[in-house]
Amino acid sequence: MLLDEPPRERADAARNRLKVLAAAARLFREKGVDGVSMDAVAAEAKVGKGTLFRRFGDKSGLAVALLDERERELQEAVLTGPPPLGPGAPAADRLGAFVDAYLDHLLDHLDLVRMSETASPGARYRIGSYRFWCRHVAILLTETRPGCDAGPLAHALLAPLAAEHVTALTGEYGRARARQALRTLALS
Amino acid sequence: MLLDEPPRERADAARNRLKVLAAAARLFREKGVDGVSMDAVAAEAKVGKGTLFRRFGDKSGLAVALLDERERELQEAVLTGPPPLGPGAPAADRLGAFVDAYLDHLLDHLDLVRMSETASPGARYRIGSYRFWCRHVAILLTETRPGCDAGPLAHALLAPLAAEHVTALTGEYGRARARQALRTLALS
DNA sequence: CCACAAAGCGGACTATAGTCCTTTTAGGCC
DNA sequence: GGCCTAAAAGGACTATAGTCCGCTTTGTGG
Repeated sequence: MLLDEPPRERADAARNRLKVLAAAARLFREKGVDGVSMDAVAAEAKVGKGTLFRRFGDKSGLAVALLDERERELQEAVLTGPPPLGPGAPAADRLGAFVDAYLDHLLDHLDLVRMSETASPGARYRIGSYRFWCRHVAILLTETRPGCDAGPLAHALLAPLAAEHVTALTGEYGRARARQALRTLALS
Repeated sequence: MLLDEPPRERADAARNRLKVLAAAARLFREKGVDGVSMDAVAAEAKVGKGTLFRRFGDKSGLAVALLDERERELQEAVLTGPPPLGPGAPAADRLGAFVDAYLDHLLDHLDLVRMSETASPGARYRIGSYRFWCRHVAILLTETRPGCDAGPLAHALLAPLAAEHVTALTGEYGRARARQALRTLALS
């Protein structure tokens, strides 16, 4: 049997996708993620609202699309990059490195990630990359805590890395203490 | 110097507060928390929208008011109730008992708590009871993990107890495994 | 009992996410 | 090139949270 090819993206669709991503990036940079409405993005991209929502589903989908490239880099570093983040180091070291690297990424794009996680209820747990991190952490946990129930424990360990929680935590204690607490929790 | 008394609540205000709470409780029971709009609550209570928002601030404030009594009970059990939840037991036992008791409470009112935590961004971290749990957990942590930075660590331990996270966790793994994972994290 | 200031009330108004349906357009086929 | 179908576009429409401000009620002091 043949794999049926995914139907090619139509030319107008591709054009508009790029227009929207460029417009969104520009507006978010200028006015901050929270100060930009979907209407504003559509207007800036010179595209109808329907088009915007058809393509990205909702606000969180737009954020995910904007974060996509950066997130891929991090995923590749984890899968095939140098230790301790990539394979080759002891699991505990990899876990610590993951927390550090994820926090770096998160703190660089805090508002955007928060939008991707909170735009709709439960959004965080449906994002593809969350699933990826979950599996990664679960695999490491089977080594650092043999016999534990790695699936739910991985979820629980990722919970304090949610954008909204990290925002609150760093706001109250600063980045250094927040980072240390998150590492401690993962490694204890 | 005298403590200046807080000005007494006016009769009409008290009447309306009770009408709103009763109406909200009724509607939430009948249609589910997510199926009820603030307009509907105002209409059911026969009160203007302005009154509703003036009194409760926002949707999360209404949820907090409805949860208030139940939450007080739990707080009292922690402060003055019998061990292991209350004082007298070793800190580790109290921490485990707290996780169990909080989960019982949470699972009984999952939708309402989720509304109280997610109606506005950062709502969870502003609720009075969250502050209370945070302090409680921090105090226990200074005993179970001497020398740790208890403040941020307590926050991080509470993160996986957020209603939205527990909803996702129990949905994927069921209550027993979710509970076990949360206990494990707190006690390790 | 009355006047009056302050607290409270209510609903029209705004802002914004997300839906629906009609019209337009791309691009394969003759 | 002209036709035809399915995808895509667009923008009016809905639902809902939250704001604002002129009107009403309370309760207090004369």
